Amino acid sequence: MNKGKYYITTAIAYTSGTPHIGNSYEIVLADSIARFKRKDGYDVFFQTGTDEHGQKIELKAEETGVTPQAYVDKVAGEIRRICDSLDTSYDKFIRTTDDFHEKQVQKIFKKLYEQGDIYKGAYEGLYCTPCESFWTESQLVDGKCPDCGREVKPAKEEAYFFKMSKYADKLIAHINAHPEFIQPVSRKNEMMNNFLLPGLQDLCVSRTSFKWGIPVDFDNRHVVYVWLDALTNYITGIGYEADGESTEQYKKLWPADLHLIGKDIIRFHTIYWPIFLMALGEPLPRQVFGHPWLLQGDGKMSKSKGNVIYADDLIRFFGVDAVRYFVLHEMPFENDGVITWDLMVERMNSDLANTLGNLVNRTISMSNKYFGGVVENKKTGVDAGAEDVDADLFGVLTDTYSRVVKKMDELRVADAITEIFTLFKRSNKYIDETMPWALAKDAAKQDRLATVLYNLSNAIMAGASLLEPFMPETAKRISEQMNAPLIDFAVLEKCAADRDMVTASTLYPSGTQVTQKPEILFARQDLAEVLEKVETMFAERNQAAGIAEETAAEADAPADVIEIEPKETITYDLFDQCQFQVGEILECQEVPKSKKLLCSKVRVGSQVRQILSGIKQHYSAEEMVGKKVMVLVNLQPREIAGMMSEGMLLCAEDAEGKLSLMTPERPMPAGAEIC
RNA sequence: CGCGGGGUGGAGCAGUCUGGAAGCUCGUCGGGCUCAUAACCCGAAGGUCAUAGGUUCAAAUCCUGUCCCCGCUACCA
Repeated sequence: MNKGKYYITTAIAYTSGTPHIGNSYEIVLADSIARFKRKDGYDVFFQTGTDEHGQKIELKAEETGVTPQAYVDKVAGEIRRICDSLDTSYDKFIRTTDDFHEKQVQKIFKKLYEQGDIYKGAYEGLYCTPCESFWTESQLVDGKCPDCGREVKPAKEEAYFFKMSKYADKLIAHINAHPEFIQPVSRKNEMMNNFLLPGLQDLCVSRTSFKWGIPVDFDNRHVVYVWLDALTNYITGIGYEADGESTEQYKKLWPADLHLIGKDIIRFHTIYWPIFLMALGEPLPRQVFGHPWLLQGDGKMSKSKGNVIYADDLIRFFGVDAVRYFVLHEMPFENDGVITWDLMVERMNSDLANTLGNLVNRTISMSNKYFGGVVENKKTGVDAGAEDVDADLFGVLTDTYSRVVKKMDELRVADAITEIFTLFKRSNKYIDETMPWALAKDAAKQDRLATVLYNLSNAIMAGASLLEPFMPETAKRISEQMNAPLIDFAVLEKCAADRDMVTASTLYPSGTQVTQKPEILFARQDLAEVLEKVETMFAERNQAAGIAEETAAEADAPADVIEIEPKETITYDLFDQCQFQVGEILECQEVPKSKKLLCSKVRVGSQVRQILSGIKQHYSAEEMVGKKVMVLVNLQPREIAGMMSEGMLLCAEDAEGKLSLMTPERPMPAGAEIC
């Protein structure tokens, strides 16, 4: 049975570093949906991949002393390995450095340019060669580079822009007409109110400040800037052709049914991407789901703290399916989820070991104990009371399929899994209700006993079959131990649709011989032991990484050592160009409408400057007044949030992003030079 | 008044649209059972549903005010 095509994608991962479990969550979520749809009769195509261009990668490669290509080859390989280790069933893994992709991006860029959607604009201003930065006239300080203070040369540095406003009305209409387009719906309002309704700014789609990107073929000083490069993977990966016939595959698959992305890039997927597609004359994806984040609960995940959890670690400790179960189950639909070792162990023990693993184990054990492993359905009807219990079990079993499908259609994967576990819980209850051990003692009730065990086996197989998309390995292991194939969704669907409890109660082949020695599916874990192993692991890792041991050992205590990325050595001259002085804060106010900014009036010598700082979350306006602080005074003034800022207050920042103003250790007059 | 989401037993959530006995998972305590991975099943304790008013026979649910949290605001020089 074919219910039609289903094209699902994840965001492509940026290859600037190894992803942690929070980043890996998305691929598992996408995989469970892909597997589910596949098993449910859809012709699924599941694409994921890596985003490999950009300045950040160029710099990283340089630091590492390899070419950008070598760098991304390594990281992309690593990312792909992690996807594989999580048992994900993607059909295509695209890399933005793939030939076909680069070629199409160039064509797309050219096409949009030729039809007037992309135009060449220019920053009006000046270029600082050493900084490789472009400045507008208004940004300069005394006619010099605001970054380094050196001379800038007039350069008509140009950039290409995409005319976003042209398609805005059409997009607004589309979003209003398709309320399901942006998921969760609360995100729709954010996009509408913050971007679409106030009016879209044109988007810069090329850069000249770095080289590691796809060159604009008719103007090769430019490389295509991130979004036009990255987003288009969704069509180039399946054979889109910008100036000719796209492939049959493309015609079949596009538009995508679901773009699964993190909530941080919703804007790009629900505004810029649809507009690009409109400009290309292609239909829009059916749905974009901006999923929440999986955060580490016990202290913020940070490399400097050395407590980052990777998928590899979790898999080693708990096994792939337990990890898949955890991230899928623990992630609600709208709010961020939390991962800690405690929670992981709790889920593992209570759901996987106790409810599911133990159910399978006790059922198989009883079949072996009472009937030499042969499971036979001998409907007797002897025990009228017992029949009600059976009917209730079959009722739950019959309904589970449709309940799960409903949740999956709403992308509520965690809830879908809960539905399946409801069946397992019901099965455990069924054992207590029927008391097989009591039946075993009564020679007259052997047939009833056989039927009870059959009914249980039947329910387990139905549950395992539904569980397969989420925990493929576990489903397979149950199937092997029960010695029967997993049940096709089409069968379950039919039972659910017709409420056919008779068929639903005879899915498992009667007379099957189960395994003689059932394997433990999930072993219970001891929390203390796990935590101890975790600590050892982090300690070793941090030692290897050269991070001070006490930092890792006492992750809860404030770290007194912190590592940051080293910058290049500079000359004294360069340092000398920066002018630091002591400033006294005369008054300070919160900037209305801003969450982060404080606006201070700072006396430096005889002048009073207005300086904006993003420290509202760390200092109140009142406590700022009277402080003597370190000010970078010859910094290019700049307008922030509609107000001018003339200088910068210097702060120290710790691993958690907490800020502390730099103040002179002994009393100093406002204006004293810091050198 | 920039826009939006939220505040429900120890923890995490559902219920709010369509008012009508406060529910689920985990944890805690008590009991049952013994097939099983000290597992499983049953029961109990624990919430004035953020807060103050209003509408109603009846409010977690509808209306108004207040407090707090979160996301977004293309702005942490």
